[in-house]
Amino acid sequence: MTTRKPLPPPGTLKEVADRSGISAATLSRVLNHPDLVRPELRARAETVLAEAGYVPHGAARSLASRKTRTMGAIVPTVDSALFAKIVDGLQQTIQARGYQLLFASNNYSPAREAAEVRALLERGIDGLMLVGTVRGPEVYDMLRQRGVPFVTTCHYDATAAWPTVGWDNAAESERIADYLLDIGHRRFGVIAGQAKDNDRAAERIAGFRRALQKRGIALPPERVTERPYTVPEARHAMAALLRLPEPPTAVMCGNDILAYGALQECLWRELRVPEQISITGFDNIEMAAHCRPGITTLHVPAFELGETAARLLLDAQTTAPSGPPEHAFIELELIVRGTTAPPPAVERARRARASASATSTASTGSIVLPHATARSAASSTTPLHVSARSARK
Amino acid sequence: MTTRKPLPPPGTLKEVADRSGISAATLSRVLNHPDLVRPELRARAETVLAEAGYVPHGAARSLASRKTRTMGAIVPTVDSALFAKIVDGLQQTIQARGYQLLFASNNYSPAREAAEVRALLERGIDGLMLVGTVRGPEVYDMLRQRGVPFVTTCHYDATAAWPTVGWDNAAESERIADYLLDIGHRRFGVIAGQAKDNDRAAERIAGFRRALQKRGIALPPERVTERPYTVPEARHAMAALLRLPEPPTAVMCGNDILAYGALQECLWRELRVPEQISITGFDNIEMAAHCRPGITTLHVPAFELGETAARLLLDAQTTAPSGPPEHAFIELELIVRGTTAPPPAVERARRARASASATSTASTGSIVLPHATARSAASSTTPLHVSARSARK
DNA sequence: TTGAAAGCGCTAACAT
DNA sequence: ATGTTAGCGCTTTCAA
Repeated sequence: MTTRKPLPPPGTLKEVADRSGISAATLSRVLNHPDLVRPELRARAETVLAEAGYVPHGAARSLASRKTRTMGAIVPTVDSALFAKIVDGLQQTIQARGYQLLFASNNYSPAREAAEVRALLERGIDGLMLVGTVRGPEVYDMLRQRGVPFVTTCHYDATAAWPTVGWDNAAESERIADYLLDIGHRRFGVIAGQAKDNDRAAERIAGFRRALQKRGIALPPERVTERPYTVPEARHAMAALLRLPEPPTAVMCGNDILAYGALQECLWRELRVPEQISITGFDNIEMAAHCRPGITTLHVPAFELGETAARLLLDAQTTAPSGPPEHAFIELELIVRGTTAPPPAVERARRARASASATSTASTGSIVLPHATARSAASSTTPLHVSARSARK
Repeated sequence: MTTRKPLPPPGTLKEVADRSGISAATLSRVLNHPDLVRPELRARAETVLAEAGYVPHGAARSLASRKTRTMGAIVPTVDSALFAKIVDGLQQTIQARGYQLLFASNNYSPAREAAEVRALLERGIDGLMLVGTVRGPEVYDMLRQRGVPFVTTCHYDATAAWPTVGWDNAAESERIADYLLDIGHRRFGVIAGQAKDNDRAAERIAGFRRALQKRGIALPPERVTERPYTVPEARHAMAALLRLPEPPTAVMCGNDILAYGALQECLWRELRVPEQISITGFDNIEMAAHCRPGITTLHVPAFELGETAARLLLDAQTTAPSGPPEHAFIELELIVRGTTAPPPAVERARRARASASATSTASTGSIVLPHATARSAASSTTPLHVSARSARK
């Protein structure tokens, strides 16, 4: 009740200096380069500062030192399990090193992103994390002009003049196609993200198509749709695919949200997944492991990606830009769960063969995986003890 | 190739002034108070500034003007659909008004929060959004000393000396209890969030218990567990409840993630939900509508909460703190979906009565809702056309 | 209405 | 090792 409004205003370094008899310069040194001050004086200065409850003035500090101890991050949206985790990883890592995070999102608009870069640059940042590749050269010019280190994420480009941290979306998408082809699928559908202004979505479509072409399989336009990353949109898309005269036996979705929506639509229509139709996702958000059936997807280590981006940015603070940029290639893991299986025809044939031969071991779910990194189907479904492991983070 | 490194360094206002013959003071006025400058000169100044590609220096600006055009937000975690949406709403709203967002998370640690408040204050913010009530008075002191307006969210306290935007967690939890009691449940379990350092979790337990007490029903300790907000934790908790000699017929969960985990555990054990056991959530994150069965929960308008917090903070920039703080009370809506129904015994009795009487209309899911705001069960489950509506945002 | 000049609070050369 | 001093780039009195 008594300590209400009349708290003293925050004191300045100079005030503390005058009151204590220690110069502002020394006080400043104690704060910024403690090793330059004799231990005894340093100790006294620290006491004085603490007793005064001194809080530095960031703007003054930045103006004089040309550093802000602030990193920027711009993502399409934070309302996404993937980007939220990336931001989380970035934020925790820089915070541990005394940096704050200036954050912005733009809902996949390059124009808004450009404005945000400008705004953050103006506000002052020592480094910046961006997502993807869709932006004009003026953005990179602004960054270079101000000399602010930056990384682009969720893609990998060893030829880029700046650090990238991510993976090859087209190649990863090819892996999904190859896996589906290997287990016997020949008629595919695609529910992708909106490729305009989203290089990841575009690359994933392109990679999938390329893999099919290599095996001489067509992907006609009516089997490819682009949708916002929402469950209802995916349901509509899946409904449309199922309305085709010859519906696909496998549907590749641009991410796990779309896959989840596609799955729900199938279940709602009482299609059996994966017996009648297979579905794949991308990202391995938590829901992909916990829904029923679990979604076959590629695991993106999002938190670690954020950490890596932070590390590159932090390193750039001390190291002069010598030599080529450091790129971080992130391995994705194909996680096979319950939404994928051989198509009905192949499965029928297999069953026929099996009953004809003597060996009637009912190995219902065993699948040949094309890549060494793929986990087995058994280790990633929903029994309790396995789910628990995935929460170790 | 040519425009590589040698981009000119960013120019200062003074340089532009010297080059153009317009004084720095006037240029500054054009930027900050355009109406104080004669239109002709203003036009010329704007041209000059644009041609120079002038970008203001935020730190210098803040130092001179004592404003940062930056808001702070500190939440427990951004890896949560709820807080992500809140941050999104806040960020979009302040960005539209030319403000940037300094963002931090602390994983429910008040100590880390205090450090973050200090760090943000130091970096310079014009306003701050916090979550909940668990923090020491020194945090409020820092804020008041620096004169930085702030709001606390996700709770409502009309007696607080600063603005709050949220709801009464205990009262809302009572609503859930009343609803479950009204449809006939008498034996309850609770899977709550960890109440230590989380006032929302604590209040929800307290409210639930209070509602039961009012009807003379006990809630013994072995039926209440506190868990981190993860699916596997909730599954363990539900497994433990089901192991009790007399398992609950209804389980209130601290949020939708816990409810989802509890639900999955039941389904995994082939318990029928809601016929054999009822489950409720809190928040109404998207998954609650899209899983099967849909989760009965309270709808928290998270994006709007963020917008409201932003509005209060923005208002505080211009208005002097006159009179009592403005509080925003947020109405939550009880959304009844497929995870709740009368308990087995009550249902059996109802069936018996129904078959005894002549009227055999099989009204399987119709429930008397205790509150006017509750939606009907029919309007919030998973058929496609309804799901689409919920994505209108 | 415009310009000159005085800081905003701090850091980093420069002296000592 | 410590103190003195000159800015950092801008906004805002204050005069004209």
